[in-house]
Amino acid sequence: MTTPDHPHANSPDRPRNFLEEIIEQDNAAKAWGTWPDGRPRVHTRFPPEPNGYLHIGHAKSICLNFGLAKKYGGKFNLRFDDTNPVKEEREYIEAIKRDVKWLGADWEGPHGGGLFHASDCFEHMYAFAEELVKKGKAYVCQLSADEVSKRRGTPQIPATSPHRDRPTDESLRLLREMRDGKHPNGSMTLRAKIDLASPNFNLRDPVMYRILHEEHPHAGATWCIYPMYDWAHGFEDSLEGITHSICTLEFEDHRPLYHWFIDSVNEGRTADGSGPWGKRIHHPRQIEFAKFRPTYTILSKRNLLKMVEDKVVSGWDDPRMPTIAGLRRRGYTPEAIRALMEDVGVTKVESFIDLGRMENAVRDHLNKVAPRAMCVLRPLKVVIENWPAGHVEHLDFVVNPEEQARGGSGGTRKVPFSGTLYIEQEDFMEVPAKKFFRLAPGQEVRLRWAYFIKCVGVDKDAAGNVTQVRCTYDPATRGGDAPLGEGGLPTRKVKGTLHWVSAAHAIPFTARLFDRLFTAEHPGERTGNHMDDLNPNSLEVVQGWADPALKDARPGDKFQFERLGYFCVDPDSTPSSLVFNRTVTLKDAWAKVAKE
RNA sequence: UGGGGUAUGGUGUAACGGUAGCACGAGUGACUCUGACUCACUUAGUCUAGGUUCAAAUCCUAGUACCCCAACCA
Repeated sequence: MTTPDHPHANSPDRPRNFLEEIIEQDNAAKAWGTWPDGRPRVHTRFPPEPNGYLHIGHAKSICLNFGLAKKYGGKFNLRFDDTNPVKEEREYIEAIKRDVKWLGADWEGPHGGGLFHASDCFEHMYAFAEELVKKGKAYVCQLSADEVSKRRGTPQIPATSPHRDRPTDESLRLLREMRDGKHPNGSMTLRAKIDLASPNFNLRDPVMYRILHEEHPHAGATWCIYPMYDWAHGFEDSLEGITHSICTLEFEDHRPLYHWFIDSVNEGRTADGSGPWGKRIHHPRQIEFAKFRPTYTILSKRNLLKMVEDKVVSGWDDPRMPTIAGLRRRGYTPEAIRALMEDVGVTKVESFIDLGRMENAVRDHLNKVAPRAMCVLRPLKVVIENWPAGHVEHLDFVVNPEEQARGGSGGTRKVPFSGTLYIEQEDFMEVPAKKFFRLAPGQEVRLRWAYFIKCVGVDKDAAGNVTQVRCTYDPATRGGDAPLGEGGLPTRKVKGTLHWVSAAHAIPFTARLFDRLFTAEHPGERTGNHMDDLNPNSLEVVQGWADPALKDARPGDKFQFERLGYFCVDPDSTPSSLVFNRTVTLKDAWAKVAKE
């Protein structure tokens, strides 16, 4: 290879995105020190607020943060950013842990740095707050939220607060009274003394603590003042030794604040701890990236919560929901989600991801791993007229042809065949359309792994609907292969291969067929209300007939129903009443042809 | 109006002054006991206008468009 003009050109292991570039530069400079084994330190975290379920957008952050820790031999923390007890609940904490672990971001594994709660360092943070008051960098303000808002100013006009120059002794006394519960909610706040005229409104003396007489899901009743995000977050990162604090774009404006708080605490502190304020604290680096936003989807937790509360969906884990729990129930796999995130990459460009790419990602993975089965969703009865009455044969069925194609065995099992079958309604046309090479009067097709059959007649009800199709089979095609003629070549070809079940052996099952929750690419864009774009037909339930081998399928098991799609056993399923969710259909070239 | 960001085929992404590449989609064809998978080919792009340079997606200047920010949310 020729010498590249820049260090990473054409190199196969060059950084794959701007985050990796930053990390590799930092690593080269040993900017964050080293682990005991001498490797440069990389420590990331995923810091959800437990105020709802995690969704596909969070999955990007999880994959990113854990992936970086793994790639660079670092650590990954799961941290609950639980600074607002008003919105947070235990249920969410448990759900988040389940989802993060399911995605493979194991905070307890070889790349795990552990599980943390912001609330576990409230005491420490409070000490920092008193320190800032003593340093003259924070004050207690008795303006109401409303008044603060009114005095916020404009880009040209500075904000004001009458309490800004309150003596530090008095602020300290009031802060302690706040902590001791001597004041009601909203009566006062601790504010950072930064710059009331800053064009960045985040710097106009932001609130550090507010009074909230509220039980905390993790800390219990110990506190009645709670830190705001900006004040808390940097210290959570600092105390955990995070090197790269990765967050989304809307926090870019907050980065100066992130630095201000840590710098202010560090002011007067020294590397060795000598001096009045002690040792300097760790100062991580905040980096922002663009969110993952799929089309035809909403992701705001507030709106997702509302759909749950309004019973528009069955719950946070409704298979139509973009939540991780919903995707899991739908039949998505962690591998598929990780591959998807790898595929879309990381940048600072705000973009939309075609929902189809999510579907492709699952198809791709499930195609490789899902065992096949033949099931009929909308049955049409087929009677084989020349089949010996009462006769049953057990034919070989390849469980995973993909594995076979890759050189594996694929595995086989037996599937029962008899004289009365069900096929898919859409696989028969009395008057066949152009290029329709499935079953039609006089037309021959293959029943997969079984026999060639030819349609010889149709029975109808009084209304003229087809009730059953009469066929004959060719005994010489047993197994599904045409008999060989001269030179070992097949004597004839059939274009169509249909899936089928034996009516007497098939087991009934319920299939839930999902469509996107919203009909608009950007829900709410038209009217301002995403509910106006709700898809009224996002769930269809059908009763079908399943391959008898599926009788022992357990919740979470995944299959490809051949020619139909990928299906996953729902938790509602029982041995006596099977319920399958359709994860995604197979690509359907015929559907395109048929539309013309 | 102030501050902070971002602009490359339909979509997502690469390029770090030197051949605009990859993936997905779409189209065509091959293969096929899943109209799936796989394979081949095709398609189509640097926000605009100037400038610097032998050479600009990349550097400079001026515009334009879009996103975020005036919670005691995160």
